[in-house]
Amino acid sequence: MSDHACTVTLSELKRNCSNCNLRDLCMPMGLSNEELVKLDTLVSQRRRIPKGEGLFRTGDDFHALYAVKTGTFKTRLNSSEGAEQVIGFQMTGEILGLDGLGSGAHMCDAVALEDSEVCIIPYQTLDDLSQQFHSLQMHFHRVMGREIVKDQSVMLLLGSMRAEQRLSAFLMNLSERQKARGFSATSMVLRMTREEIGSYLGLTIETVSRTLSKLQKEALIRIDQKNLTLLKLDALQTLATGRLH
Amino acid sequence: MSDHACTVTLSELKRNCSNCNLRDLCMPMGLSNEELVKLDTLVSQRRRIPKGEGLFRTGDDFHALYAVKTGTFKTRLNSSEGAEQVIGFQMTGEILGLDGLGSGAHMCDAVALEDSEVCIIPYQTLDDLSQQFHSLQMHFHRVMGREIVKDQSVMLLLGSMRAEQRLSAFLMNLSERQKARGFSATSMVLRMTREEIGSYLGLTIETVSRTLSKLQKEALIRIDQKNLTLLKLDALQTLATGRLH
DNA sequence: CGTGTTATTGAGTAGCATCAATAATTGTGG
DNA sequence: CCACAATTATTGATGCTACTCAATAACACG
Repeated sequence: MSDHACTVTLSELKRNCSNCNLRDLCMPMGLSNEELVKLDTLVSQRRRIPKGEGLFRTGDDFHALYAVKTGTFKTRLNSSEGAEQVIGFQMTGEILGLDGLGSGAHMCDAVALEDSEVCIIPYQTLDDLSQQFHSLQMHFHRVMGREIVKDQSVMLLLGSMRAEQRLSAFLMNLSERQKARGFSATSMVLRMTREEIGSYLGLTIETVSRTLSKLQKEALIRIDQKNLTLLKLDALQTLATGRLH
Repeated sequence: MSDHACTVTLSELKRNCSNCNLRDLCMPMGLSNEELVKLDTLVSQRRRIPKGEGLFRTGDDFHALYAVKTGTFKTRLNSSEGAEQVIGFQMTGEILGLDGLGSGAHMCDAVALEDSEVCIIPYQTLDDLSQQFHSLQMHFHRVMGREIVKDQSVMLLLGSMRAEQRLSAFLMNLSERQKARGFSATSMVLRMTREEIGSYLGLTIETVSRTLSKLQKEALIRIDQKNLTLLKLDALQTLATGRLH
């Protein structure tokens, strides 16, 4: 049974939300089985993005949302001065492209941090189906609501935390998201560079590196290149929730 | 014609979105007149909030959005440590409460900075009407999309700007919003304290005060208590869009 | 295997926080 | 309406955090 020998039927089944192993995390979360089957008409296409390439760029017309099927992305804002800032990391099951809803054009770049695949959710279709299925509309609203709350918690981090707290909060957040996906909460591979972490956390690459080294010296984590182990979750959590002042 | 002598009919008319002088800024923006009339059934109630009092608090059940009819609000996040951070200022025509969409409970406090009034938009009704009127659904999505983009631009500010840039960007943002409401773009009254500005911008009250004094010394603004005049919009804009590094 | 990218670590410094004192303003009750 | 208290704002002195610059090391990729 080579890849190509698989029947079209099986391949099509695998495309569908109702059979997707991410359905508890992704768009269809909370929908009934019956609704899921209807939803399958929504997500009909996928797209592969090689590492380093973009899914969409600032200014691109908005016509679809994307659910990360495999891989990891970063989103970044380009300032007028040419500088850029990472504003989010998206992993399996998370939604990309909500930034385009406001104006009809994407307001950030989305770049794959590893070879990745996304499910394409055409906005027109989502819109139509939301009209028909109230639960889908509700769910879509919840997704957007969570995005808003997530961004606001990053504002809290950037506005009132020290470097060590920012890093701890970041690592704990990664841990929780890994755990929610059935992976280890204590051991993971960082898909982003120190520079990208720094950009996201409002720190320089040197501060990120130094702070990680410090956390390692304090035996809270073990970091070897991209391989991260969280040794004391409770201590990290304490650091992460502590505030400035 | 005293206030009370006005007919009930006129008073009721005034309540409605179709006659609201904010309709170009607020929820119904972009809807046709016909749709507006239908929308009037959505916003049936108002609520007055005296200065310093809350519209909703963290943990409150979410069952409505609020459009600021008159006045100004701040929203703030309370951290686990009891510290709080301002995450937004809402003025006339802007929507409050989107943070509750994700979980069904509000995730921040909304507090009036002056005696204010809001139009209550029951979420259930909005939901139902969105099902019926596609343009309302589209518009609601745009409102949420703009909220996301707005939050992300604050992340950019907090992550990569110096104090002087943050203040400049903040003042320019206020100016633009004033202008969009038909008020002067160069002269305004700050409804928030220096401490609230500092909390929002991730700065201490002392730094806010010093930086405002500095901008005044450089003749870019004139600040006397809460009375602010922007003297050189272009220079402020240059400061605001410049980046760190 | 060499080259470009990414990461670590050190030394010095800028920017902002902290602490502190004072001034101005707002609100309150007599 | 005034006096007092509480809040808010300004300004100065000092210290710490994280940035900048720099040198080196480790790694990834062709």
